[in-house]
Amino acid sequence: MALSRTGPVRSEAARLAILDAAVSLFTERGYDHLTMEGIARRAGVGKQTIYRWWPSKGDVIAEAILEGRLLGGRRDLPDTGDARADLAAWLTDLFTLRASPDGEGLLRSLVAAAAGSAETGRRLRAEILAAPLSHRLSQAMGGITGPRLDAAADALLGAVILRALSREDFGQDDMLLLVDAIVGPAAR
Amino acid sequence: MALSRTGPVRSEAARLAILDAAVSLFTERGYDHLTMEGIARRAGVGKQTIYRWWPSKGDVIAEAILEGRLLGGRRDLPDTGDARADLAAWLTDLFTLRASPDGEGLLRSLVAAAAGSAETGRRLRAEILAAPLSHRLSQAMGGITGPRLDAAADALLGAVILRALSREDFGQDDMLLLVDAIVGPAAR
Amino acid sequence: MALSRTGPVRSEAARLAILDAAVSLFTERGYDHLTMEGIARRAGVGKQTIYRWWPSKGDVIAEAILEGRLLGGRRDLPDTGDARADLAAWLTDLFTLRASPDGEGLLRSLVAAAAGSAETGRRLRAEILAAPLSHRLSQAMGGITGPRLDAAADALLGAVILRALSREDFGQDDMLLLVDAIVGPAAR
Amino acid sequence: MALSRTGPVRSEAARLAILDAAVSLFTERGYDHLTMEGIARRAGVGKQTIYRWWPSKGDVIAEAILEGRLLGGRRDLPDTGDARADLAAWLTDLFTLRASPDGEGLLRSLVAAAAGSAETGRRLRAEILAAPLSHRLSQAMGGITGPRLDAAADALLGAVILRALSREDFGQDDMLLLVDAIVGPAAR
DNA sequence: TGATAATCGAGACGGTACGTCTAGTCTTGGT
DNA sequence: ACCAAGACTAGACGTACCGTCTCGATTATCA
Repeated sequence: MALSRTGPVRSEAARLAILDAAVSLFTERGYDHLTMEGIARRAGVGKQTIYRWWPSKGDVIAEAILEGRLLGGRRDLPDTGDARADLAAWLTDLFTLRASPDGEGLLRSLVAAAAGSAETGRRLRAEILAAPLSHRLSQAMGGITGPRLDAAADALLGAVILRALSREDFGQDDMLLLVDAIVGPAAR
Repeated sequence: MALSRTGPVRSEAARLAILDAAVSLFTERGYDHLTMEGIARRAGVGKQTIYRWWPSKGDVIAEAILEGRLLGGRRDLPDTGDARADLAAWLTDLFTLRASPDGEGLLRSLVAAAAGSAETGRRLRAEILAAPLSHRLSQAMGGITGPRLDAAADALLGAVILRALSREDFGQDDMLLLVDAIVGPAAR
Repeated sequence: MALSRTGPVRSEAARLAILDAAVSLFTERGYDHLTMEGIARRAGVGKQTIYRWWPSKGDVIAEAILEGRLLGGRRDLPDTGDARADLAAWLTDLFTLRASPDGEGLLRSLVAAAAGSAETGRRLRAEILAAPLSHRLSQAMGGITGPRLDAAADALLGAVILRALSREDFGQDDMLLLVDAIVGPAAR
Repeated sequence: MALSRTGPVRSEAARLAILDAAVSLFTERGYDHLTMEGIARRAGVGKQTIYRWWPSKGDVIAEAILEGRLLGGRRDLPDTGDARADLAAWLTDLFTLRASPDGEGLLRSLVAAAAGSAETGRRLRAEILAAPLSHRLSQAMGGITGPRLDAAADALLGAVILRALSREDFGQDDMLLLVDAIVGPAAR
């Protein structure tokens, strides 16, 4: 016998309002200033409605990212034919991206989210960033797949993350050097 | 002639008590659960004494790391003659390290600290992890230096950071593959 | 139609716990040692719950007094038929009253509260002390009312306050003289 | 044999700077906002220099008042020949006086000081306010002295204090009524 | 004429309380 | 059962003062 349930079903309007609010607050003030209270206020939603569906602010953000609300089309790499240049451009864009015009680096905020939320961490590598990167990288490296490709993708993305954390400035040239260090040898 | 000031001098005992407290709380509960209030309580110190010398908990931790209180000897790489194996072993150790027996990964906590504190971020790459790594890595790569070496070191360390954030398990073999992806071609 | 609001309603249990705590701390240690933090601790209540309903400790005490928790029956004057003696006895009692067995004078603490809190100041004269006094005083002075009565009541109560502030000792005889100075002439 | 002492003697400059600072801060912000730290800062003096000579801020203020720095000539009553009007005018002035142009009532601040400091309390009645009042009052009441005069003075001054605490407005007419209530009967 | 000792400005120290903010839970009334 | 609203306990935030202490420099008196 199936378990039956009565009452209204989850409100899609509330879900969207919450994700919208979370995204706009994240881009305005960064992950550390993001609060459940603030999301609820801006979304015009009771706090309980958030806690009912997400265990933490990290998971709200994880879902928002997953739906492409934070990075939009930026997850996809350009394809100009020059794989080396495409990769460097994409990495530079990721590195340079600000959450808001005068705000924190978006990548750094993303790392903060990943450090605090298992779900975001999982997705950061598996779906959000590493996955789109992998595809183009595979082409550049002669169609390799498997652990060898994963290592290269992790190395590229990880280096940019580490550099974002270091607060130093890196430009297009540095990224090209980075791409060469990982892709170059295989391409030579 | 410099302006001189008289009066009591900074208490070294208080400084040490604060760093000790910060380190023990960090290893017990991780960076996110670390609080100024908690540090002051455990150190037996007024909160103002912390704020007088450090702007944030991130900077307290940064100083503790800098003095080797968090990583101890682990910052130095082994030297068995087999550079490839040494690097993989060191990375695996870093990846595996727990803050406490049942605790969070120490590397992940370190990344959280770096994401929140500019000072820790700067040092994470410049002094704490990348620097010791660079030396051994240079040997393994035929004595190269400069941006090419930096790129390799960032790639190696960054990959491990990204993998730590992803919460997946990686073992010695994966690290060896990683080392090969970056060092290998040059070493071959 | 009035704007309606839904949601949880103010907790009467919390309100009472706060007033109880405030009163017991006030009588134990006096107004200057009374703290919001201490009230919250003893009441087993979050600080925010106090700040939500009262702007300052003075207003908490004002409400406690208004509900008769601090002076109890002492606000009412005795009626033995001898108005002169009744008034003197009441004033002496007020003057002599300690907040706790070994504590500060309660009247002095009350004055401190009134000096610091507009609400308490207002009520000290209007409701708490002067009002009960006025009634009996009117009888003693041949049923007068209005500004003339107010002046007499203020003079009587004010004199006792001033004497409490002076830390000198005054006894029943002094109070009788005081009553005579204000009521006497009219009663003679 | 007398105990001998060597070393520099108390600095009069420091004493004056402290009293000046205390007075100016008192008149600017009132007794409750007066702090030892603030006095020291404004006076350009070490905190210890204050604590060496005065046990509390109340005692600093008490000394300042005693030297006429707070009330100046206002402690003396006018003498126009009309004692009744002189008394009312003096009381009104006392009641109306602001600590600063836009500040708290000075009398209320004085009462706060008296409630908190035994020394100030003692002097408020004995020397500062009641004493000057007594002289003129004695004339107005036919030269009486002793407890009867004290009662009248306490009643007059006390009434004004109580009214200041109540935050209500009282004008010249009210004060005249008050004077009549206490002086009048005897003068009739 | 030193040595001695109390003074001074400055400010670090261990604490307590401030008033605000957020976490996560619970309660109410409405849909 | 869900929702918006928001009160509840709990506790951290960063700041302001408390009263004590330590520091080095500066006087005065006494040996």
